[in-house]
Amino acid sequence: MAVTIKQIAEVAQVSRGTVDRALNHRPGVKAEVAARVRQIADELGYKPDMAARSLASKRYVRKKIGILLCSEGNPFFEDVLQGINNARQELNHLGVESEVKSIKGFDARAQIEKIEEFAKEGVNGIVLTPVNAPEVAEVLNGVIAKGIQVVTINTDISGVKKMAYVGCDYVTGGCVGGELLGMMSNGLTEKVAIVIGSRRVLAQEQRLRGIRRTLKKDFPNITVEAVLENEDDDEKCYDLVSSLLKEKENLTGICFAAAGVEGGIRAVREAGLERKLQIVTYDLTGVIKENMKNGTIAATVCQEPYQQGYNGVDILGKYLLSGQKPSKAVINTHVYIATKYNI
Amino acid sequence: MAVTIKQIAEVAQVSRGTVDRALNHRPGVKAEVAARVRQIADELGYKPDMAARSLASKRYVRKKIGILLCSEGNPFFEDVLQGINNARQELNHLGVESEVKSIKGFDARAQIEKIEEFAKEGVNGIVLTPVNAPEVAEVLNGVIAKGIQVVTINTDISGVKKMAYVGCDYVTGGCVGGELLGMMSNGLTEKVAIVIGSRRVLAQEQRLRGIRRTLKKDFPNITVEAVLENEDDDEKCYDLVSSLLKEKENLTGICFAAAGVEGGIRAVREAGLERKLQIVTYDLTGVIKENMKNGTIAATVCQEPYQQGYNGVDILGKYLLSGQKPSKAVINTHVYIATKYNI
DNA sequence: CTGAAAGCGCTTACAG
DNA sequence: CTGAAAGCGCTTACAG
Repeated sequence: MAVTIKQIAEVAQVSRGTVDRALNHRPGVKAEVAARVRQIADELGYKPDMAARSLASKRYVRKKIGILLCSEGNPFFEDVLQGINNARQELNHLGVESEVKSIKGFDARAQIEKIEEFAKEGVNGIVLTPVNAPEVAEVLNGVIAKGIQVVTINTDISGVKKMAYVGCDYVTGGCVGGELLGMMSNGLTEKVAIVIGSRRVLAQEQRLRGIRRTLKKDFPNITVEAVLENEDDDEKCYDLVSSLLKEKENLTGICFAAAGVEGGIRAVREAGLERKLQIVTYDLTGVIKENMKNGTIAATVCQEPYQQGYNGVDILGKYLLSGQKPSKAVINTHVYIATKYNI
Repeated sequence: MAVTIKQIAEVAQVSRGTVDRALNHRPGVKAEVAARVRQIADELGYKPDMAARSLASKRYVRKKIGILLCSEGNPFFEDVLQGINNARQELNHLGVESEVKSIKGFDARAQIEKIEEFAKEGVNGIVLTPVNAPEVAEVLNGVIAKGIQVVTINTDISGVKKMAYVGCDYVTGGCVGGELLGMMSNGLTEKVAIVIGSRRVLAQEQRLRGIRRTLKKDFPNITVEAVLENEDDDEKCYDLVSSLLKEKENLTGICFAAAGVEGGIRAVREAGLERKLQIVTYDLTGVIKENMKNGTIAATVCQEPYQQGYNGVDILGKYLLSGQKPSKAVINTHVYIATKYNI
């Protein structure tokens, strides 16, 4: 059997209440006593029983987590939300409540508003996909100063003293996309275009950098003919790709590194090039699955959206329950390649 | 707050003990009472509190799980074991003990011996990588008849009334490997060889089938020049590949679909072909990582070994704790592609 | 600063 | 067949 607080109390000749206070660094214990108790706990190899802890805590405070996503109308977030909801359910059993709010697009003002709503509701922590803007950073640092913990998921923000970021390394994601283009070239001379949402978004910029770096370093036979910015919009993407295909007749591949894939694929299909162009995308939405199955998209680079949602919420919940922060502040989700056979 | 046993007891006008007995199908409750209690629990949306349950159970029986792997000297199982150990630790906290035994290779006799040891030790369930042999199936069905639950991981066995199998679909894994070869061909005429361990191993046979099916269906430009069986042995693999490369000078790629990769790569390197052949492997061992980094291996097909270990043990533990079987008897782990940038 | 005690939700030996 | 009660390991309001 595992070591319990009761055994520590016996060895240390104090009450179980005092052991609890000492071990959890709660106020009201003489420093020497606290030190002795902790020493004994250490020697005995004490590990708190989370089940008992959460059960006991149920009588008193209920912790609450606010979750804020830029997910409205973005199918990528379906899997993220699934992970979030599973973590929420488990935490709810352990006595941690939660609420999800969402906004459309990466709108700093709308995001700040929601953050302040959460603060007013008295949440103990916030999990969010931050808009990478200084105003947002300022507001987040404000709530952190009030003792509200912050965890970022999927995309990060600079200048914020957050507890953790859970998401992929976008440069790595870019490298993998570049490598896919390279692998598919089989050493032949190729001409490709890269479609991103916007260079203003850090993750997009990093992804683009990764793609270019890998092509340059490992696949000099491939040249990047164009980099288009579609603002994550299907119609804009359709227009851009349509023009591109007229302009560059000898194009051999396109890498869609952002949303708007549906529009882009439509343009490719109208040009009758769906079997001739090598197409690589990012993530695994319904449109992408469909077009992998019919052979239009060769492969897609994924980033474990479910894990981003699940782990982000879980980390914050566990911290609220146990005071234990994750061992690393950056938790990278895996980047991996999917094809029609393994979606 | 969630619904508790106490609330159900109040509504049903019985004691909490009776509610517990009814809900968990324990003996000693009049059938009508039990039915009414369950009905009420259902209506109220009752979900048992696992934390409280495990805490309470601690006073009484301790459950025990036996874990049996064919992992001796096989680096693939390192990640599986990591998952197993994490699940073990969590379950230990919830009052479920466990023990790991391992054997070398897929030796039916050795495996049967260990299974019987576990049975004698009085385990409540066994998680194992079964040797797919009728003798083993018979022994497993014997322990299952005694009330010991069985979960298979990584590889399955036919004719056994097991609770679940956690592992990849090997045909799918084969398809993905075939698709990789295809993608890399860029439509050119290619000649490849496939190296497997043995056709006698079901998983190997399935993987081979997947590779061939995909090549035939989607990439008629690729012909399979040879299928070699290396018995998962590095030296045998070295010899086979060495001869192969002398014989077939126009080979363009090799797919290593089993262990023995180190020997095979050595042969490729001695022939000076490490930059010319497209090489695809399975799983992510140290040797494979190394050779992806240096560009010898283009990509590898992975199957989530950590999850296989973690989920296999977790499912059995949760069943022992709650009586709840997994919703599906076959839990497929994802098949995905890794390259040097995302290992 | 410290201890004694209640109680979180559940399970089971015991008594009837 | 059923109920009353103890206790799993922990936390905290209360009393001193």
